[in-house]
Amino acid sequence: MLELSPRQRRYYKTKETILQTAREIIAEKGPDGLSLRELARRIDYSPSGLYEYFNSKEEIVTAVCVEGLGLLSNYLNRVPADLSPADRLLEMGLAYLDFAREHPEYFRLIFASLSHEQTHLAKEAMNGDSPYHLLLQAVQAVIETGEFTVSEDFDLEDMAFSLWALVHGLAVLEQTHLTKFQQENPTQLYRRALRVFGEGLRNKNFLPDNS
Amino acid sequence: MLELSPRQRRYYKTKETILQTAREIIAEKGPDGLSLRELARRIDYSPSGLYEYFNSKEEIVTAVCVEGLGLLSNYLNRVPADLSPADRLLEMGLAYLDFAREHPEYFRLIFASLSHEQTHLAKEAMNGDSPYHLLLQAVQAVIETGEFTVSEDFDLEDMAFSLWALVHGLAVLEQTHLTKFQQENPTQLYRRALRVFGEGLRNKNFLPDNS
DNA sequence: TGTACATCAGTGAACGCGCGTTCACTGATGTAC
DNA sequence: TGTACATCAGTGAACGCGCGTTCACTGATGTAC
Repeated sequence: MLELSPRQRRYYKTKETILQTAREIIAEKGPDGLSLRELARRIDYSPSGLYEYFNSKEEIVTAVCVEGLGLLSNYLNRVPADLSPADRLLEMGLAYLDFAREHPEYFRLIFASLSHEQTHLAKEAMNGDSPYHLLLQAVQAVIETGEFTVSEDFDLEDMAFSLWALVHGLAVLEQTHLTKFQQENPTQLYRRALRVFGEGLRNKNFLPDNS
Repeated sequence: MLELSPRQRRYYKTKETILQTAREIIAEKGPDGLSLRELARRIDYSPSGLYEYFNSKEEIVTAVCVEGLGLLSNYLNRVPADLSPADRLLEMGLAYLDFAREHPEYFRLIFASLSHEQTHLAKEAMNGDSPYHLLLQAVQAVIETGEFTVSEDFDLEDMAFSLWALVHGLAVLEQTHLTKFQQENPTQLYRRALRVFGEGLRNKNFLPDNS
């Protein structure tokens, strides 16, 4: 357990405040709406003061992004381990949707970053203990139960990608201001959509492709 | 057939050039990366010249957006009408994905706009002869075949939204620079993912929700 | 066909703005003896 | 405990930049007679 001097404590606290405020602005105006000068204004700093803590705007954005990926992993890991693999996978999908709803700023930022050509962040998102890795493991566990089968045509990664896409699409549509999602609690819809997909996977005899 | 004077022809042609260039910039730098000054630079105009054709930047963006929605409708309408309703729905999903791949600038802009609070564009996207309407009709046709059933728990609109979400998620993930999509032709994956979902819908006996 | 005039398409300079970053600085906090 | 000095956290002014929009203007195109 390392001891922090009061000065260090203050330092990390301010750093945290900066990131937190960055998140707020991103939540309001989107990833492109973040500006250092506004950030400084909100925490009553001069713009140059921020450079005591970060070397550039990009560094702040990257820090928020990495935080976000970590939090997403937390959401996914929070799903109880004692569920059946299939139920676990379903709950992980719902956790993803919770994350997107409760932290739209992280959600949008992560995907804005992945869409840019900054490959290093994309790699961070896809490797090691990343959210995508957790998904792959959960899908693998489901396949090992034998209830669903993979083939050359639709392998583990295809299955993971399809599920990711379904859940991601639901998350994006929820954030779009469409009437459908304004009123009702969408969790029931999500549950059913995921279950429909699961039922489809259970059926091993896909019609042959007619293309 | 209305006759256009040379002057009018020139006028509409320039207007078209402006919109086309706006699309190019959006394709390169995203919706927020569009600037009138750069647009003017590219077509060798002074920035003020653009105001002969549009009253504001927003008007240009809106025009591009509406164009995009129209083109998306075209893509969906291009699907042959003589297919079985289920196949037609599947092909419409693939058409949506084609649209996203072939016109990422329209695709991104439309959804950026829907995410903003500009309700009037959202309504434009959801009403009348809109893409969403075409989807609803196709789903309705499938339901009428009796091969799939809707219930109070999962009605026509839920089914349409789920399918939209799946296809939209696939489109978004494809545009994210993830390795999976870099190499292979993703259409096969899309076909199978949609078929999986379709198989799930065919199965009318969902497990009861355990929530 | 020619002339007089109106409309039009496009220019160039200027407006006020907010931005990211740099730099010399100052007063407060911490350290050594 | 007090003093001398070093480090640190934050300031304020300035840099150069690109932006959307306005406005008075000009030369070219079209129209009327």
